[in-house]
Amino acid sequence: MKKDLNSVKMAAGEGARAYHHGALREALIDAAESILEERGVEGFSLREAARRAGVSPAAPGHHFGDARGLLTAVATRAFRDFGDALEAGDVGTSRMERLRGIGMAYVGFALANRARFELMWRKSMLDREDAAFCEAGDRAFDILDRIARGEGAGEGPDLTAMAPSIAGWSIVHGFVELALSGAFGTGPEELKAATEQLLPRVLDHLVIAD
Amino acid sequence: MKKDLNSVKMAAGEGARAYHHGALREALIDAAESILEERGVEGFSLREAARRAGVSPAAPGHHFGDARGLLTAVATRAFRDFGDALEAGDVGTSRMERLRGIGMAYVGFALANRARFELMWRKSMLDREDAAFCEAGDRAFDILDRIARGEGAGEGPDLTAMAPSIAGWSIVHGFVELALSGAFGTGPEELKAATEQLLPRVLDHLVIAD
DNA sequence: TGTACATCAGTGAACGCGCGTTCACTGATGTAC
DNA sequence: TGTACATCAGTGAACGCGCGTTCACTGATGTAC
Repeated sequence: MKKDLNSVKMAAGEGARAYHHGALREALIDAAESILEERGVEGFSLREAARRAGVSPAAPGHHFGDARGLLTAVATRAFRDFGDALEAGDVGTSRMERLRGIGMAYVGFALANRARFELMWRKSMLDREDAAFCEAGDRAFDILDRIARGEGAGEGPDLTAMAPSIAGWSIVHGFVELALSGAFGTGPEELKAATEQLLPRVLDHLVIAD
Repeated sequence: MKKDLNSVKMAAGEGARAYHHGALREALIDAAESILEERGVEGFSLREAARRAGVSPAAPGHHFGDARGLLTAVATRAFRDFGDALEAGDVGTSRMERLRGIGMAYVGFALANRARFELMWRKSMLDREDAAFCEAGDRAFDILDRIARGEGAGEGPDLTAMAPSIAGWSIVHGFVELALSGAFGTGPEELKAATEQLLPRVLDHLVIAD
């Protein structure tokens, strides 16, 4: 398997323009992210991703099958980053404090990664059966769930045990969606104010037994 | 203005196939709704709407300018229906009871009108400056806001006064978005269970002073 | 170490598609005199 | 009451566009002997 080493080295070389790209898979994901950032979810196209990766329009098919495959890979990476952000926000001692920290991180990530965040939930554009995607998504929820559930609670879908996690998830997710669709204004400074001043007060109305 | 009366009568006549449609504006909105229902927001096209209304592809332009105009009209009607649904759910005496009723109505409307509900928040597809659209949207929020705010509170964007409304709005909106993106399962019976059993317990974690 | 060959990764031209929009037009309606 | 005419609402053919996908292909890589 020295293929990978060679290829990556080649791709890293200055403008090598090799016939074999070497790291096309990653390059296509990067390209797709840059498209999402610039044009939003609706503006994505497979051809444009190929164009940005400097490759023919048929090339992505070898790695991802179709557009859905590439977008699923993008969403998977986004969910991993999202999980990392949530974990980084998990500070504080009491359960409520930790949930608040995660909530702030949730909103922060979404506003800083708008298009990727939107994509994560656009199920019609993704392959929801994809194993890596499911794993990345489950992890993000588990971070919330572990804290919001009582320590003694089981793992199963017990409604009473699930309710606190879902409540916390719902309130931050709803806040984000409203913010992204412009309910609190569209300018960046308005979004900042909403996050820093309004959100903490909103979270005051969420109550989880300690 | 007997034009309208004549035209509507003609349109209502059995297969009159008049050169002038008579009620094309409404017919196009109906057509657009049926497309949304069948194909979702992504599946909409202006040509298809014209086709379903039995009219040439150029005809919608006379009434709506472009696709955005037609979709904005659809979203406006949807917001009006949504407001009606929220008002119908506003039963109960205490403030918390009323909020719960509205919350259930919020989720019920969204799940029963999935594509229209999604469209309502797709700001990139709508003309958010449109007066009728803004009015219909504001009304829906005001229903929530009137109840969640303290009686003595002013009208301005006082953060403390707004927080309860935004908290209630966020939690139901988030719940709906998660449900629609399949977080609680995709089958209709799973969604029903989530609404009827999970949602009330989720709302238990929302606290608004009485 | 050298050579033959299978496999992999990418090419680039071509396909058919549905889209939004433009265009000169025409048929029906409403109004002024 | 009748007639001329302006305006309105819709036609349908045509435009150019970017899209996803297919196709026969070719250049590079890795492996077996």
